This record gives sequence, structure tokens and C-alpha cells, in this order.
Amino acid sequence: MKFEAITIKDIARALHLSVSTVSKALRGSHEIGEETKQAVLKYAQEHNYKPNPIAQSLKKGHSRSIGVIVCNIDNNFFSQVINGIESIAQSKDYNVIITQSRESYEKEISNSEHLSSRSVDGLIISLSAETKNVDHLKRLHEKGLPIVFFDRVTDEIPTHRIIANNYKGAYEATRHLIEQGCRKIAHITSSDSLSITAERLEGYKQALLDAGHSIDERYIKFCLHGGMIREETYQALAELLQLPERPDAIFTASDRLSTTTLSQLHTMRIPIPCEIALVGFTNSISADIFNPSLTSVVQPALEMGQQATEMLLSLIESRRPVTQFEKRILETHLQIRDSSQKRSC
Amino acid sequence: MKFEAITIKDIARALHLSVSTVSKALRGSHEIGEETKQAVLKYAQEHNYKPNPIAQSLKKGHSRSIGVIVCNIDNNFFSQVINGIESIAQSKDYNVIITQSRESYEKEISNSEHLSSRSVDGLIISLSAETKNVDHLKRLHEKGLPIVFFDRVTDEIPTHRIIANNYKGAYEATRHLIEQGCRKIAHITSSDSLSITAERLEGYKQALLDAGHSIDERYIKFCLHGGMIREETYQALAELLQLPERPDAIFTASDRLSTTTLSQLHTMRIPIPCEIALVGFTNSISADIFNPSLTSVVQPALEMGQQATEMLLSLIESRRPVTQFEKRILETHLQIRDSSQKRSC
DNA sequence: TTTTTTTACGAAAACGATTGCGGGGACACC
DNA sequence: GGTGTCCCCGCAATCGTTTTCGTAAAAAAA
Repeated sequence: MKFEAITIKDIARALHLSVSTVSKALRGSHEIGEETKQAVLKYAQEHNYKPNPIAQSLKKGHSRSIGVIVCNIDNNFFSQVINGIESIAQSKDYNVIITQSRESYEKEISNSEHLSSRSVDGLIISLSAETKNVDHLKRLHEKGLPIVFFDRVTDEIPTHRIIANNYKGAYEATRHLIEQGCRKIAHITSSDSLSITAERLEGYKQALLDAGHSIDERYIKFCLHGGMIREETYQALAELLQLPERPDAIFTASDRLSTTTLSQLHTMRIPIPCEIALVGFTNSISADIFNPSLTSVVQPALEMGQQATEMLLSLIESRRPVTQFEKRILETHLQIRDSSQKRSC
Repeated sequence: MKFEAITIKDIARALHLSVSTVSKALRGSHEIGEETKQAVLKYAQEHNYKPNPIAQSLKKGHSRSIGVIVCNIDNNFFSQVINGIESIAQSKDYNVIITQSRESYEKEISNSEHLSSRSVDGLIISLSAETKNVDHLKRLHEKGLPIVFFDRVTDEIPTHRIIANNYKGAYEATRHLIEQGCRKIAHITSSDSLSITAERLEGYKQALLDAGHSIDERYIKFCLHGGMIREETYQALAELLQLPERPDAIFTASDRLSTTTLSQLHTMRIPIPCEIALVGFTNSISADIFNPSLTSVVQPALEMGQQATEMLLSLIESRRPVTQFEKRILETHLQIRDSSQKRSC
């Protein structure tokens, strides 16, 4: 099956003009007479002519499309970010190509190369949990591909970054648990190679220290695959529960981790918050109908996507090489619900 | 900023060969001597040569990419379908371009035209809630663009379709509620122009009739925007609750509608299932941690995406025009949880 | 009338890759 | 030595568009 569209050549033939004349007429060049211009425009209109973007890309060297790599779109945080990206891209007439790394280093490499070879004009990326080395991105960046990092970022590549205030979000979440009277607060988080992991861990630790608590490394569990593998989370949770002094609260550092933990505590019939209080990082719009409703650190996902896209487009459309790079930090918001409120116990 | 990649021309120049020789060598043509071939391959390897897909698309007339239009990716059902699409597409080396109609007819039109003019080789689409007229798609289809419909389909365009067994899913959900002793079962559903709405409504009605119940149209509420606008759902629910005989059960026909209804019943402090039982159509992986856990009709979303993609690729890669079209129907599964079980009241 | 300027268009070369065809060179055979 | 056969490789056209440059004809200035 083939998709035949009308080309500039067809118009030229029909109107007994040359291709160049038609091309110029279509773009409203001043070197074309008013009559001819109108004739071409009319014919194009009537025959629903659309310039072939493939040919335009080849000629112009850019494609008016941007690539996005996230670990997983089946996740409220990322799908909201993507909504933000799409809204800006659409308004500036850019195409968005979304791909998923599924937390795999290999897939991240192949996706980024595929996108760059498909001539995207720029890339918006949040690193996979497995990624410890960013040479593949460094290569692309050095060859001139504009890149913006969001959420899971790296400082090895000099370019724009945008993240939530993970430190503060985690700090507030932890302090909230302390204020609820929790004494043994555990932390389940993603791979320790991720920027967000370090930042959130730092906030957690500092809140503990500021409250005069000590830090017990046994209460901190890393999930190398960021919760993509349920068993990994189960394992982490099981280990926490077997500790001589069982935690009385858990602070989970990501969307997937939070729902999985909640679900697992459920099947184990451990009362929340009375036995174990729970605070998660999540952007789920359903967090209020969870059982119990989940206290969570909410990130401004939509804004993050929008601003990341604006930053990327400014990079792409900049005439001269950009040398000043920005690290933008967006504030999070602690939404307090039932899963953390000990007073009702 | 510009992204400079190595081209076939660079290789030709470096090796003192012609472009055509290099091209043929790269593709392993028999007309090229073994030595030359090796030299070219080696050079290409070392300099990380990747053929420019834009140029290839232009030359070959196809782009090895497929377009997807869904109403919203921030929805478990659709993101799972997309995962299915991506998995097949990736394995066949196709690119996937995802767009969202956000239940808007206008956006659906502009997205489909944008995709087709970006020379996607085919389109996978689930119609928006606002769409009552499919002429825009008919046009593209008649011009030769292969299209596969899933979930929200139309029979006005002769091509492959794949849906869940919505009739049976709704029938079983309703019968389940009847078996729980519910007498006044309401139905909140999407726009009545959607195929899924009609099918699910039919199942709901038939189950009622088969159980000797009568059908009361006042118990059936349509949400024209498919739940994208929360107020619309609130309004529908409010009207149901003001009925002289308040429903003792609600069957919601989509993901978004289900969570919104549950959330609203919550804030109104109406006990579920005791006062009102609830069954929804949802693929949320969190349905088991809802409060109460939500009995739901689960669709084989991943499989739907995979099979839709296989059907589309067979259309795209078919040498001769396809005239036999398939309507594939996948079975749903009723996952019974707490929100519908009256016995515990 | 001659020269200059302006207007309005066409020819052709790109962008990067593919492909049919033609031809030069080496070799063997009569 | 002439002819035929392979084997390798290059030329040139092609996909649809953009853009530079050249140039006719018409208009304006000399």
C-alpha cells in the first residue's frame, strides 16, 4: 500500500510553472508576481497540498521534532511531565517522540541513538535507574545535540537541568513523620546512582539529624530497578520488617515504590498508619482514594515538563552556542493525608 | 546549534571511492569486491556511521514509524496499550510517535493530519469522546494510509479493529452487582457517540433484563467528555443521588470515571459498598489499594496494543491491497474486590 | 535611443541515500 | 590479435524541497 500525496512538482506541471517558482510562491516570496502567487496558492489550497516534512527536514537539516526518554510512561509523574512537554511543543509546532527506557541502561542507549539518528532537534531525558555512565549522552551532546535533563539528572554534561526540590521535599516528609511521633523511620528508595536518590536521602538524613535522631543505615533500602521489579520492593520491605526494632514509619522515594509498598503492607495486614506510618513521593491523582489515603510529596510535574521544553527550545533555536546553563529547582508540596497521621490511632 | 553526522559522502571521500560504491558496500551488494567492502565496513564502524533515516525515508517513500492517537496517556489503560504497541514496534524496528487528543475532536483532526504529513507509515487510533464524524480519518484512509482502530472504533472505515469484549465485560459486572443483591443499579458512562459506550450500555441493559429488572433511563448518565472534566462526573453523580429512589450500586464505564466517582463518594462520606456498591472499568494497578479496593472489569490492554500493532504492520507491509478486514475481540476479566461485596455489610 | 534598474521567473545545485546502467580493465579462448 | 566474459566500480537520475544565481522582458532613467 502506498500513500500518494500531491507535490510541488504536480502543481508546477499543472500551472506550467517551474518548481522553484511554486516553492517561492508558496512561501510568499517577494520575487513572485501577485497573480502567479494567487494562482499557486489557490491550486494548492484546492488540492490540499501539504509540504513533505521529510523532504523539508532533509533540506533544512532539522526536523521540528524533539525526543523524550523516560523510564516509564505508565507512571503518573512521568505522564504528567509528558503532558507538559506536549503542551509547549505543540504550541511551538514541534513534534514529540516519546520513548521508554524501562529503567534499562541498554534501552536508554539504543533509544538515544535511535532518536538522534532520526534527527530529532533535541532531547529531553530523565535517566534510567541502571544508568551509571552517561558517555552515550555526552557523545551526542558533544556532536551538537541539545539536551535538557529533568528529574534524574547528571552534572557531567554541561547543559540545562530542571528538578524538583527533592532535598526539601524529603526533609519535610521526614520531619512530618517525626512530628507524628515516629521514632524509627525507614527509607525505601531507588538506585543509589540516581541524583534524586541522593538528594532525597540527604533530606531524609538531615531531618533526622536536626531532630536529634541518629541515622541507622539498616533502615535505608535501595531498589536498584526503581520499583520496576516488584520482588525487589517486597524484599526491601521484608528486610525492614525483620529488623530487631521494626520501623514505625516508612518514607518511600518514588511513585512506584510507594504504591507497591502500600499494597504489600496491605496484604500483610499491617495497619497503616497505626503500626507503620507511610509517606510517599507520588503524583498519583488517586492518592486520596488509597486505603488509607496516602500522604505524599507532590512534584510540579506539568510545570517541569513545560519548563524543560521551553529550555530545550531556547537551546535549539539559539543562533549562537549557549554557554550559560541553568539548574532550575521547582518546589514540591507535602500533601498530608491519613497514611501518616498517628493521632487517629 | 547544529548536529553534524558522518555521511556516505565523507566515507567516499576518505576512501577515494564513489558514493554509490560506498552505499552498495554498506548494503553488502554482490557487485562490490570483498576488499573494498571490508574497507568501507571498517571505516563506517570506526566512525560510527549511521545512515540518515530522513534521507532514507525520502528515497524509499516510507519512514518506518507509526503514529498513535489516544485521548490521554495519563491513564492506565492507554499507557498499557502503548506499552504493547511499543514492544512490538521496537522489535520490528519501527518508531512510535504518540499524541494525545485529550478527548477533543479538533485535536484529533490536527494530530491525524500532522502525523500523516510527517509520513508515518500507519496509524493506530482510539477515537476521542467528542468525535462524531470520522471524515478526517476516512480521507487519510482513502489516500492509502493504513489505519487500525482499537477500543473506541468506528465501522464507517473498512479496516482492522480490535476491542475488548465490552458487552460481556459490562454484562458480567452488572450481573455481579445483581448477585450481590443490588436492585437499583446506575450506570455512569462516556459520550454516547463512542462505540465502547454503546457496547457497555448494551451489556448493562441485557444483564438487567435477564435478571428480570426493568431499565430506568434516569439511572443512566452520560459524560460527554469521558471524565476529563471532573465537574461533569460530579454533576452526573449528584443527579443520581437526588433521585427519589437512590441507586444502591453504580457501574462506571471507564478508568477516569471510576476513580473520580470513588473519590467523590468518599468526600461525600457515602459508605461503599454498604450504601452504594461500585464496579468500574479500570486497568489501574492500584485498584487493590483503593479504599475500598475496587471491583473492576480489567481489559487486556497490553495484548490489545500488541495485536493492534501486528495488524497494522501486516497492513503496512502487505504487497497487495488488503480487502479482508478483521474485528478482533479480546476477553475481559472481572476482578472482584471489596467495593461491590455487600455481604460484609 | 541607449543604459540602467526593476520585476518575475527558471535552471540547477544542493540535502543523503539508493539503484539501473554503462564501461574500463583483466583474463581466457579461438 | 580480436572477441567475449566477468568483475568492480562510477555516473547519473531520483525522492520533494529550498535557495542561489542567472536572465529575459519590462519599466525607468539617461
